[in-house]
Amino acid sequence: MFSRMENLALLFQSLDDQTRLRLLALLIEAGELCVCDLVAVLKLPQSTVSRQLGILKSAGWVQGRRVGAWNHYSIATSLEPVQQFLMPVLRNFLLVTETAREDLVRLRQRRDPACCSGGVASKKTDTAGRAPGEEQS
Amino acid sequence: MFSRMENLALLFQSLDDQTRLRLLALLIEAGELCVCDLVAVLKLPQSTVSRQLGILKSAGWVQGRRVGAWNHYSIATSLEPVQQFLMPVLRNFLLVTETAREDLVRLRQRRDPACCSGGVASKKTDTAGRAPGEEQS
DNA sequence: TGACCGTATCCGGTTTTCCGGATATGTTTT
DNA sequence: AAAACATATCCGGAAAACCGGATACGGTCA
Repeated sequence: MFSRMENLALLFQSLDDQTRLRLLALLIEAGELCVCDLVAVLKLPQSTVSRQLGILKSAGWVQGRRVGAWNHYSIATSLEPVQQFLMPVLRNFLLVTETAREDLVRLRQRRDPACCSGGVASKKTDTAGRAPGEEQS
Repeated sequence: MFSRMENLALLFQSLDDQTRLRLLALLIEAGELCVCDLVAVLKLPQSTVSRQLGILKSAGWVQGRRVGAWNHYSIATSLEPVQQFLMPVLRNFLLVTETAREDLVRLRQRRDPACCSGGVASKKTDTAGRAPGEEQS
């Protein structure tokens, strides 16, 4: 898939937008999030977030999981080799960014009164799903 | 320099163009080349090549060395940490590309009747300066 | 010094990207 | 079934990127 130079250029192009990088940072750190969460955290129009998620998806970075009306996005389980090489770079240099930090804070603040299922999994009840999880900085 | 997410986006943007990737591949493999060589190998207008080299330079990927009228470009000796992480990715996935291979072939064919100094160094005479040099892959 | 050469920059026009409101589709809830 | 919600896509218009000829600025050579 990424054996042609043209496709490599497209791969990098999928990372050249700040909104897309913010989305990737959130998904890398938080695991799985639905669109409504991302819209709230990024404070951007829903159409914008959805469109950028679509770009990330068609580039193979993320995958969507339909849960009723909601769509939960996460980092794709099977990344192409190039992307596997790239992922540590993103981890190391994206997550330390001030913007990413602020987004993460806003996500944690929002977790409980969440729109969809309040957290990672399918627990419907508001049993305070926010497990602090692993944010090893 | 690349501690802000905005700058990371710009860094990836500097890699989202096929011409720039071709230039990087050539410089990674060949070490140092002058603009006239690159123009001949890429078979693109001189203004295009020069402009893209300027973009790569301002992104910190390459550096120019003035030798008389010629300008010899090479991979920057001191890359930023992100770029050092990225360089192996470029090596592994860029150089195996068909386009890069073809460019390399065209470069080698051209080496002797070169426009500037026929090769890497500053030897002015046509003493067949083309020392294969170090392309440790 | 004057005629070339190598390179960078300028300029205009074309193509691509991006944005966000509006709309369409499907889901849940009442 | 109707209302409310979640999401994706559509649709102009604005902003940015790209291209390549033309030009400007040296440097070289006769």
